[in-house]
Amino acid sequence: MSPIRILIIDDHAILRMGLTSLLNAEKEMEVIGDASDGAAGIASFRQLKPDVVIMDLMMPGMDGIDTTRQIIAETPSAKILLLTTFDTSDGIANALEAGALGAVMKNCEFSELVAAIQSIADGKRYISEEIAGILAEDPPAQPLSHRQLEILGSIVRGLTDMDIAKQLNLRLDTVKEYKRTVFQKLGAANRAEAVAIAMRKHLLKI
Amino acid sequence: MSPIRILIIDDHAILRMGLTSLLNAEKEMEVIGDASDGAAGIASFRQLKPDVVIMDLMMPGMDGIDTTRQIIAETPSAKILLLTTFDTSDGIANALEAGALGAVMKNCEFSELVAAIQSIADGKRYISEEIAGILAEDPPAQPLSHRQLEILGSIVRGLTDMDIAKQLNLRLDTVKEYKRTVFQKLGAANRAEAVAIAMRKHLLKI
DNA sequence: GGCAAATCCCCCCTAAAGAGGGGAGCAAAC
DNA sequence: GTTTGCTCCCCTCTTTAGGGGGGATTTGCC
Repeated sequence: MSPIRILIIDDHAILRMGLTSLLNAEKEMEVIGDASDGAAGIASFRQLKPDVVIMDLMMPGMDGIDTTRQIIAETPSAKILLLTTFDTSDGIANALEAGALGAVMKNCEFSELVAAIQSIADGKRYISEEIAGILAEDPPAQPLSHRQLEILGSIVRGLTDMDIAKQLNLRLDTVKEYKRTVFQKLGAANRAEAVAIAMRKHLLKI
Repeated sequence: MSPIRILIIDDHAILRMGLTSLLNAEKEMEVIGDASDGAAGIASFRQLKPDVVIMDLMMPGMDGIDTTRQIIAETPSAKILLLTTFDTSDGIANALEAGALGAVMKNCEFSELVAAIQSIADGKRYISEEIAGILAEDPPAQPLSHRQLEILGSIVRGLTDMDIAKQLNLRLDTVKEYKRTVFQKLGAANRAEAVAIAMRKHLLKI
């Protein structure tokens, strides 16, 4: 039986090399390539056609969600396994919606990662218990529109409503209206809590 | 020449195993042990007396700063190398003050990690360029007192000044007074920005 | 001893925030 | 073809926030 051919997309060189070393020691697996960002990962995928992609969520440039979306758009049968440190559901839920087949935490045991890769390679979903717990306990926030994210970003930077209105060429009341919607969607009582939620869930690309 | 004996303290099993595999392939290095948290790391250090400790900063339970402090208190000659994802100076600066000999980012090249380990083993400091840049560009925030951190934590949780006063059994004006000091120390214009800074710099253990 | 810093309290003030109501156009979805 | 969501605007209202001043004690440090 030929080994599972694996592509690793992660911005940490040490993790890529370490994983390559560990996985190549498993005789039914073979790391055939790695990339340090989403764009390079997509190029590698096109060229190598791996059986399984191990994908980090948070990367500079194109993140794991957009990279997953792009790869699935080109190759709907692609088998993508998320490997993430996120402890909130938003990023994970979005990547699974984008078409990832499975997800495990970066702090899992190596044996679980191997099991996840094998499961994914067989075309079966694999969601680790820890991630299932996160998805269950921490329901993802309602999606924010572009304008709402813009308002939220301005709040995080410490701007007042008036500052935001001037910066975005809006009436003060309009800003207040957006703010109300944002607070309601995030379940925040005020801007301080909204900032905490936005940063904890990594809702803003900074 | 006997190899450099290394202890790895990091909560990610995959990184520990991967690093072990990579470093053991270097003939002048040998990973003699690893631990998944600070307490276990200190126990391993006492038993193994490694030449170099590779230490993660952010770990559940005892973090890298406290673990460094403890090891240095027992063994001032201990050689500790920080391996961190932090992009703000506070954690790194505190750990270096606590006695760590060097620091590199987790997204560095493996060759740089090897060079850092060799440098540290020789008793020479090693601060990567990226970390030197962070320390230079992003001066660490003025330290906050226990009470000030308590107030900041309440603000992050979305409490109003009145809520905080009731919760901590203080007068409203007292809370406002603390808040002013906290804002001034953080360089925040208002509570929203204070929350953003606190979370970006990981000032609160949550 | 002085000096800084942390802890706590009181007064004043204005600006900002937050919550409530209302409306309108316009697109995509169903 | 109605509904839903996004965009944008207007009004009123109370509460909160933020900045300024003043004071008090204690602790520890030089």
